[in-house]
Amino acid sequence: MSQSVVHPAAASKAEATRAAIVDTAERLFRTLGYQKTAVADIARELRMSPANVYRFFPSKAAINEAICTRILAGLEHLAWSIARGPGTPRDRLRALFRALQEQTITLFFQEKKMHDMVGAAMQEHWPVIEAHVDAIETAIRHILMDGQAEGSFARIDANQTAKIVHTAIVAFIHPQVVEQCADDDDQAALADAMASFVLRALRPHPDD
Amino acid sequence: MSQSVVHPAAASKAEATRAAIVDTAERLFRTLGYQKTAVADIARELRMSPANVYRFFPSKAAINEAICTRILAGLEHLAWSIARGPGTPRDRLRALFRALQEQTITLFFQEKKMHDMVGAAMQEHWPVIEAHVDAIETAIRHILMDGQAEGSFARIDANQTAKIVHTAIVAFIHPQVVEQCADDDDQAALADAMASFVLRALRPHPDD
DNA sequence: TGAGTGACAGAAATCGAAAATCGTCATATC
DNA sequence: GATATGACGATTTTCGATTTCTGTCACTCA
Repeated sequence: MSQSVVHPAAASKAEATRAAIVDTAERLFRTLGYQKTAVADIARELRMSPANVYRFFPSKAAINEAICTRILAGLEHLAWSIARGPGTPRDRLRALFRALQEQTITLFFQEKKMHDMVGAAMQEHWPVIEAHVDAIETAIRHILMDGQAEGSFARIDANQTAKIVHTAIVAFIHPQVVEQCADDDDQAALADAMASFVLRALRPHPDD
Repeated sequence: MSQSVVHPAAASKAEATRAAIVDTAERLFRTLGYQKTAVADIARELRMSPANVYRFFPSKAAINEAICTRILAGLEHLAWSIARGPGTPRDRLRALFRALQEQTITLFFQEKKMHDMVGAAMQEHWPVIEAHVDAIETAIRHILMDGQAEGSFARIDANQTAKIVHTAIVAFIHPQVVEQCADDDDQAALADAMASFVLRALRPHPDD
């Protein structure tokens, strides 16, 4: 049972076509929204038939997933760079909250169609969301463990605490909640106050 | 400019009719949902014309608001009774989180139509929601101040902290979020862990 | 043989007309 | 005068017909 041998030039042609599909989809999703963009629209822009798109993606849902993955990847990279960046763990945690809150509200205000798609992804449990939650909690856990290593955070279970911390900031990062509070001018300040509060919980205590 | 003199018997007849409208609306909302229940449906059950309903409520939205107020009043009374009840402030806060989480998920599983209405009320900023948020934060603040008075909670700003604590539990009490996580068996445990975490933040610290 | 497509069935979305709903007001009744 | 309603216009929702979309497959072509 040998695997089929893919010609290198063909593979790179297929990759280019796949990338073109993703790029086109992303552009159309930004303007029309993912629901209003048909696979035929994507194909038309690329001067190919819709059936050809299905040679690269098993379904339209897979295209949606790919675009949503792109959006969230930006956020995950930002979170990870903050988590591993300079500064004390305390400062990093605060910066992380601020960045997550800011990116979420910015997506809502500046890319409503993408914001709506991420919201739907969460609501409908698209696979990319579970990965996203993992990535954010990994970033939080990394900061927690750094804080524990340097003695500024209590030595409590880092896995569970990352999950709790993530849960505590749902109000600032969950698309539908953020949309509902979008008119409040003080969300950024509240996120910062939440960071201070969480840092109170994290610091070592004589009774620990 | 004398105020109109309302006959006592007439006032009590009007109150009874108003109450009958509310009771009927509540019953129909539970089975049909608030959107599918027409004012004419309510009137028909009471053998009156729809125009008569408008003598008691200025709009259908006002009826929706009245029913939503009833639901949330139950939750607010529960919160308040826990806040003022027996037990240490620490135990009370934990009991409050548990009760709020449990009531929210129960409403979803057992009264889906009512749950949906509360969710819409939050999303659309019905006036009753602001009052509800105030009531919950008042209950939290009461516990915080009791804890501060007895020395088990740090002396930090009780108003702001009540708001932060409330925000930290949005994941357990916000209808749309709760609905999205309804399949997770460990939400109750996570709410309890959140209580422990919040209590860590609240306890006095030598550096305070 | 790999790349690409036209044709197609079943499902979902859209459309425009009809029906229902909301809220108001003139009127009726006790 | 207080209580109640029929009639009505504007708006919203529903419904069945039509169109569009998703995904598949047999087929073509270089």
